[in-house]
Amino acid sequence: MSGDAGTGREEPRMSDETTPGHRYTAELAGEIEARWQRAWEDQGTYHAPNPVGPLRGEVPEDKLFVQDMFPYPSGAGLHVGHPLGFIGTDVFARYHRMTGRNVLHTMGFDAFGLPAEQYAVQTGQHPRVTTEANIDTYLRQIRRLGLGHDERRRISTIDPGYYRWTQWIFLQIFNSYYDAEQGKARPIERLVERFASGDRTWDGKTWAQLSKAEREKVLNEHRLVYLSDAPVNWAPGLGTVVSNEEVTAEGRTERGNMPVFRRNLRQWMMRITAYGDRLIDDLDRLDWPEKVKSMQRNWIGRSHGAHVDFAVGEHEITVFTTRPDTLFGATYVVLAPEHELVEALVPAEWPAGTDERWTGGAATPAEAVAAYRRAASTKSELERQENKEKTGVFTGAFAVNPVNDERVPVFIADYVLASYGTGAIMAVPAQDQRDWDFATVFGLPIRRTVQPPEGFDGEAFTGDGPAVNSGFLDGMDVAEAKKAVISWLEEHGRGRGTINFKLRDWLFSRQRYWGEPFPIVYDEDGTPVAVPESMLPVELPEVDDYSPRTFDPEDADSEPSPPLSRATDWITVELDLGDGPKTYRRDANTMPNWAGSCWYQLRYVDPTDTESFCAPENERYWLGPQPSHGPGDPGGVDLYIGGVEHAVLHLLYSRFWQKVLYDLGHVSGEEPYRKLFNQGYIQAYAYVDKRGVYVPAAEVVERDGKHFFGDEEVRQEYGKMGKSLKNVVTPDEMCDQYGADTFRLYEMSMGPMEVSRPWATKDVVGAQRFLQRLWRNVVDEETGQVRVQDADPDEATLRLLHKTIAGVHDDYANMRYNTAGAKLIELNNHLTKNFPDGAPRAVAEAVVPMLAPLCPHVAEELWAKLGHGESLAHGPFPTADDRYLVEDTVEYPIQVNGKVRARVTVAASATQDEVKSAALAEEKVAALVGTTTPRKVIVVPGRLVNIVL
RNA sequence: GCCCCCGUAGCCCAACAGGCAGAGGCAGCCCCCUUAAAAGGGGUGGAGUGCCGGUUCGAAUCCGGUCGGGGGCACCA
Repeated sequence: MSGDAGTGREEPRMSDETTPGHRYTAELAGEIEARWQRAWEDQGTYHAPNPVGPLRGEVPEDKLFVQDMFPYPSGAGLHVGHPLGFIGTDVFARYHRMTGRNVLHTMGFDAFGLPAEQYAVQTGQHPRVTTEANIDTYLRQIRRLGLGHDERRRISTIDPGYYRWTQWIFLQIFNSYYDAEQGKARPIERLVERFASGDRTWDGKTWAQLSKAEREKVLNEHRLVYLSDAPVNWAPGLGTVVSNEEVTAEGRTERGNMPVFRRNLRQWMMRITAYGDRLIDDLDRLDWPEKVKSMQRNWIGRSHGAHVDFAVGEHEITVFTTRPDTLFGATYVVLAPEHELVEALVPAEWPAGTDERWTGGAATPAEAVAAYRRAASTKSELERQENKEKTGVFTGAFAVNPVNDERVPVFIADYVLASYGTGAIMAVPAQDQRDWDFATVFGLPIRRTVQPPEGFDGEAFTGDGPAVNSGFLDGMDVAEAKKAVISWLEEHGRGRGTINFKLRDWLFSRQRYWGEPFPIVYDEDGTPVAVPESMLPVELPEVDDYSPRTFDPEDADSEPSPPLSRATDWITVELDLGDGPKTYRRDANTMPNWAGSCWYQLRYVDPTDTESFCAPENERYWLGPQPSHGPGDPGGVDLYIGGVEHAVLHLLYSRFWQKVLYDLGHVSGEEPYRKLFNQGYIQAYAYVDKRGVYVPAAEVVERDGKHFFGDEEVRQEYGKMGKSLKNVVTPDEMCDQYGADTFRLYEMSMGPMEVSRPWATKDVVGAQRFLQRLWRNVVDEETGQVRVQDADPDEATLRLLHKTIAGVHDDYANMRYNTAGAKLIELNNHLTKNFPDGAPRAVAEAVVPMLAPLCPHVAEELWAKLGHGESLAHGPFPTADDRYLVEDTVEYPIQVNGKVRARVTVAASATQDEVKSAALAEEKVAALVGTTTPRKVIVVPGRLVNIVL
């Protein structure tokens, strides 16, 4: 960790001569916390038993699996924002553990990744060394917080015992194909059997006639992991390729903000697109925030439409459209500049009478096209997006509209994206604004095929309406016309209905050192061969230089050179893979950072299993579908908490792997995370002086609404907590100054879990005062003796107690920790006021367990002081007695014309009529009503009476 | 440009399903303990819910508009 945390600020508050010796100070809290943390660890208090295997034990039917998003062990250590979610899951887990459920809660590390590698490049230290040191620091920091983790289940993605199984899953995916008929993944052998027994041929050869390399080439087209030469995102500045999901809207890398270029490179791809439908459809079965679901739907981007074939001479352009109903209004066709057909279409001369605006000033179509393509290829993604003015050139070719045999010009233009649909569109300017804009620039005809409503004065009309100028479609609405034209196209062999996805296959290789090696070798033909399971894991070799070759970030023509390719002893290997010892070449790429987090919930369940990645019995118990969640339950972690930033990356990849494993019969759940919850962020103020330099936020004081650093006024900013902003507050400091329980309580009291809020160290004391008062109600500060009273509490206290119990149950179960805390404070304030000589034992013995999920250490300590030998971790948690929840009498506010004028108390059993008469009889009300008859009297049972005059 | 979320006391936040605007904390103020101090104790004032309009007997809550803040998507055919 950064060595500066916890230094230089306020010293922990030490008790001096005048502080009572047994007051609940930070010092005492620290002592109690360390002691209980040790006791929990020694006794394995949070060990959750498994049905089978090394962690086997008695398993109650009622289980709960709570998971935090996989942390990356950063070298900077934790600030107070990081543990918010961890504490939230811990409170939830503790509450449910106390009510008797078998609760699985632990934490491991997603420890491969760029920062450790970059640090290694700088220092020459092995990334494993720095990563492991970071993990130690991280563990020490979270241990102080009293998180009830099953520490037997700690895992780390960089552990060969872990990545062995990451590689194993990779091989499962590699050895599968997607059977479109069955709608699921199946072993590749099934496909081989089909090919071998069928009469299909490849270039005239039957399966039996194909060479091994040729067969492998065919299978590569079907495997769920395959080698591709398609354009990928190459970031020369990072020396690696990255996935679509890792590229920002500005066309730069999410990590490092480096420019990205499209390059054809041979890379591993995962066929996630095969799962597009299921990834979208199954969102409906998940208890996730709508926001995240809609982000995933958006990313997958399913749209229903049609492919339509336009003949161009002997060639055919297939366009994708979501509006086949407007086909009669297609007045030109546009190809993306990169479209493979472009060159084949271009004639030698401009056709006679070609509009000057179409030629780009070039003498021949070939020149115009070449110039335009060159210009488009040098534009960055950002430039393409920023400039929304339509550009393009005519190819010189004409296509034939299949429905009306009309000749329409073919253009290339960069407003058509090569990577979406077929990279070609039919342009219908009357019904699409982009096409309208282009048509206007180039003077192309615009023909309405959907009648806009009367008075419509816009340009393109995209709404519903009757078809016009559309032959056999005339009069139909959009939906009808779509159906009709698709059947016409299918009948005439000119097109077909289709579903298109925005989602692309997942680029799965990186040219890095610090990641999982691929369990793949290449034979003398360059054919990839899976490393047998028995030889896993393929371990990372030692190298001298951890860095990939990086380049000038703008050098689009550079070539990736992964660090592993330089490990010459490792890269060449002699293996016997069944046909005798032969020399193979290893794959020099590593897997992306997301690989390890795609399946870690499965390993939490069975962390030490050496026979399988997770025993089926354990998987079914912790992660399988639950009857209590009704039919169609997809299974998964019961509560998964983390930030919203993983909405598409991790959460999409993880769902994909889960579905493959499900199809292959390795897991019983179709989804990895049944319920997802996004916690808010803790943000902080930062202060900038006149020079624009950040000053230490802890030393800034506020006077009259202005902020000063020393004598200088500074400007306040609000945002992230970070070293460079000089506003970091660490959990270590908070534990030193207040104790972990106070810190936990404060974080949970700041507001609901999902809300982002500003950190305010000065407010933490409120949580500490509460714990001190509670402590004092149970323990004599001078002697340390328990001072609870044995006499029975009075009726009012019992009523408040049981109301609190009922409320706190509800709050914990619904993650409303802020209101749970408030209810406990309210009850404690009542005790302080009414029982100056100590709380009644019966009440204290209920309050302490109710506090335990939020503040486990002090609760354990008080529970022990009250004479209990057993830890509170597994309960008891008090239950509310209904007797005290029903009131004998009810006080009704009486409104006259909506304003509260009086109150009246009646028996809780009073009928509405009785309440009404009691209200009307009340003197102030009677005076207001006078002799008139109220127009209306509304009695809301249990709440109020409103008299309308 | 399109879509989503949020505006309650000086600050962070409560208010079940439309029913008395305040549970809790910080800060403030008063008092007590103390030689003194407070991260000790006790007590206490304070907002009509960003703004405008509508529905309703009744609106923080529902609807429409508007302002402010945050987020997502952005030539996806």
